Amino acid sequence: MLPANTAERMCKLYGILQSIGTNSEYVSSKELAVMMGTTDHTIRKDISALNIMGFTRKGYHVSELTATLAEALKFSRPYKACIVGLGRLGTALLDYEAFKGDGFDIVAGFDSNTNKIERLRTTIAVYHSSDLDHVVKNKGIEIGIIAVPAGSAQEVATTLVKSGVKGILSFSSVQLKVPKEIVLYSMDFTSALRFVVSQI
Amino acid sequence: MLPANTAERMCKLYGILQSIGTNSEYVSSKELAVMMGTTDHTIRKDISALNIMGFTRKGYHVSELTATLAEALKFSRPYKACIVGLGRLGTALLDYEAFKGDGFDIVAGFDSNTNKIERLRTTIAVYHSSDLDHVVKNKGIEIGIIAVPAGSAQEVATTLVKSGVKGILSFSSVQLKVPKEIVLYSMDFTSALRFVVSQI
DNA sequence: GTTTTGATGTGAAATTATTCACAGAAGAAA
DNA sequence: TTTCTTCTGTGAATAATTTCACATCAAAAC
Repeated sequence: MLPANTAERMCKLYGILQSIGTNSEYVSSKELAVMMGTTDHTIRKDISALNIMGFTRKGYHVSELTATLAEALKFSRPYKACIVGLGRLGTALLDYEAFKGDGFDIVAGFDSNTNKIERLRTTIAVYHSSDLDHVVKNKGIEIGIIAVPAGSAQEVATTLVKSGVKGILSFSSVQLKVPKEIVLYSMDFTSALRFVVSQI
Repeated sequence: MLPANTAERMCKLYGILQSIGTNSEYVSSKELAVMMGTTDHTIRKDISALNIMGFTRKGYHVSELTATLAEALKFSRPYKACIVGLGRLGTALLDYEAFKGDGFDIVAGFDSNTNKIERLRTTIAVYHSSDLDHVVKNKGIEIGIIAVPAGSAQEVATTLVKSGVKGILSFSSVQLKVPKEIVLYSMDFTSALRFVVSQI
């Protein structure tokens, strides 16, 4: 497997390549470095982990690089995901532009508040949390996005794992315990904000 | 300065210590490791960068460790922050529980849509984006949180920097260009989701 | 009082990640 | 054609980070 940091950078690179689209046929490591906020060394080193060749004085073939990256990062097919917790953050994610269309299918939302479920207007099906297990299994959802309050995050994570989810993106500040074969990535706003302060 | 990774972990550690509060007087590296999702080695190594001593067979004195961390991470005073972009994500952040009360003062919100500003119900003052520069300077805001669409993120960042902000937390997927003395931390949901997929 | 146990603290080793340096390739220019 | 220039590719050097191992300590148990 790709080194973790390389993979993380490549996920960002993938987004950048998509935004380049067909606007240019080639892109150099130097140009990519600017768009990525790294150095051209890093770009080339990262790409060297792929089985791909750039062209002298031209750079990399955008569509070829995109396709190779997609394969390396397993984006070759769309993944079904769900969002658990439809508070402000959860609903923000529900219609987050960037999630749409490309690589991910947000196929369900869950909340424990029945009123909230009824009030919500969205094109995505929403369910009560008690249906989590059932719906995840039925729809073959592979990724769970956790946007519930800290108190219920672990419970949700456990249910998601039991229902067959393979990866979890958590916005909760609590450390979730999941089996080691489950991919877990946490984004904690408060920690991030603290980090900014600490680096000032 | 603390190594970057250490600082990042410590920001999380700080939150955990706060949640322990006065529930227990001491906490061991092993216990912290579980709560952090790392190893006790790492915890001890990180703490060893501080000028603090644990107690044999007891662990670290919670309140002492908290205070020392707060100093090392510069949390000794609250920081004024603002949120630019009051779409779903921005408003979610506006009343994000965890930001409240502790270490941060979200003192302003900005949006370029006048109607939205008028409709919003919040205890935090909201302004039109054209007042960004003025308000940031006047209130002495040091941290900017960017939650605007990709297209305007760079412009907002530039304005924030010009207005005297020292740190930026960005939720935009575009790479922002800021002077190197400005602290920049980016959280990109789409990249994160992609990363989860890539690690499955 | 002595032994056992369960902690810390830290130098050293191992691992991982980044940066560098430069050979090689080929488009562009002369 | 020949030279100049600008790009890649990668092994090597460096740097950063994590992991380990174990000396040391003091509370707890006996």
